[in-house]
Amino acid sequence: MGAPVVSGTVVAGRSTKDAIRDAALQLFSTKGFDHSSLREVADAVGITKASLYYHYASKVDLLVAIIEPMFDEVRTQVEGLDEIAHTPENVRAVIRERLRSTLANRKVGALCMRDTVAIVNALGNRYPDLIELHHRTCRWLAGPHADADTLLRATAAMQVLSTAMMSQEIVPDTDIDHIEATLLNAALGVLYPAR
Amino acid sequence: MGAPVVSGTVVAGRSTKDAIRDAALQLFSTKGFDHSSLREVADAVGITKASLYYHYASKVDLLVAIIEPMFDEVRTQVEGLDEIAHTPENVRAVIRERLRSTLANRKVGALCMRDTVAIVNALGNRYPDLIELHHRTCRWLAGPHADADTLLRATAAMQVLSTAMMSQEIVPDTDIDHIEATLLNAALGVLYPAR
DNA sequence: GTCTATATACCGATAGAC
DNA sequence: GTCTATCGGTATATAGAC
Repeated sequence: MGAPVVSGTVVAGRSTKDAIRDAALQLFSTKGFDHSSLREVADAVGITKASLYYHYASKVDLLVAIIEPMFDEVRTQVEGLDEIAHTPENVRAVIRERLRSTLANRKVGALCMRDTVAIVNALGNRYPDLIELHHRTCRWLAGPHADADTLLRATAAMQVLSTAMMSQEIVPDTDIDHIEATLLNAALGVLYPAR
Repeated sequence: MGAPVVSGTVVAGRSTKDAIRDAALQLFSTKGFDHSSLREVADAVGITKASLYYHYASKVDLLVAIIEPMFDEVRTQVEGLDEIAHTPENVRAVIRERLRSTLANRKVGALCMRDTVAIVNALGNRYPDLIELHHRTCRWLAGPHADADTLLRATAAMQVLSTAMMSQEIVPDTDIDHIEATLLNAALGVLYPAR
């Protein structure tokens, strides 16, 4: 909206590019990726669609800007698993680390969880190994030479972690460390059943 | 494609209407609801888009035909919860029943899970209490006068059950009764933590 | 960097012949 | 019940002035 600009940064502290990304995340989260138009995103920011194209080359580029930081974080974590021995303490540490980044990126995570098909379709072959990264995490959690039952429980444990993305809606007045502790224990309980 | 028809039923045993529903489920599951066109559905069946409209009044009507049976099943289960005492045996029975219908409807369930935003948007106000039904289930599982921690664990337990929808991909050679037993115990473990 | 105006394409849905 | 043809709407994306 013609705000004063110094080398690409709005004086207020947030660039137009960032404002577009934030508005798009909000819109994609509520209406879905396919059902959100770039005109709506531009309206939310207070610019026109044509101006938006100055900052992002395409709708998919905008989506990538939103989710790439989280994907990179997950990728780094998963690729590091190869060097971590599968001990009970390390399993606990790995789950805790994933839980922390899930909580930190919960808004983007919820978008990916609730609009998976549309996003996967839009990204096409840009992240061909994304699902494989998730499977690798499950396989690492299950441990070497795990049987089918253990692999199923490892997948269920990962599902428990995804509860973190909805935690603000479910228990809004609970502090984040407590949520982390509860879900960590729950996931470990699924992975190592008492009975 | 002009197959002989007796009172709405193709002689082969499956009506065109059913074929459209099945093709749509397949297409919606892979490409998402918004990104799937009725032209593609019609092409998969071998008819034109106009013929499809003879069987279903709108794209949303087609979606409803796919998901309504599962929704009705869930609704019946949740509305019956009011009359069930919250005892450990009943909690186990309720989880088992939900697990069974989740497994029975896993293809439709996976569609709803992976394309939530688009489907909720398309349905609009047709099922205004759908999310509330899920919350009621979580609250019943947590029990009367439950604290925030228990409610969070009840939600996580429901997430464990959703693993059933992916079970065929994760452990394809495991029989369904074993999957049911494993996930039932996992969900109970989350709800009643040992530590 | 932002604008107006537009090219191009596909969508859901309908009309009407057969 | 299925078809061809088309309407009205909206989407992404671009051209070019300022």
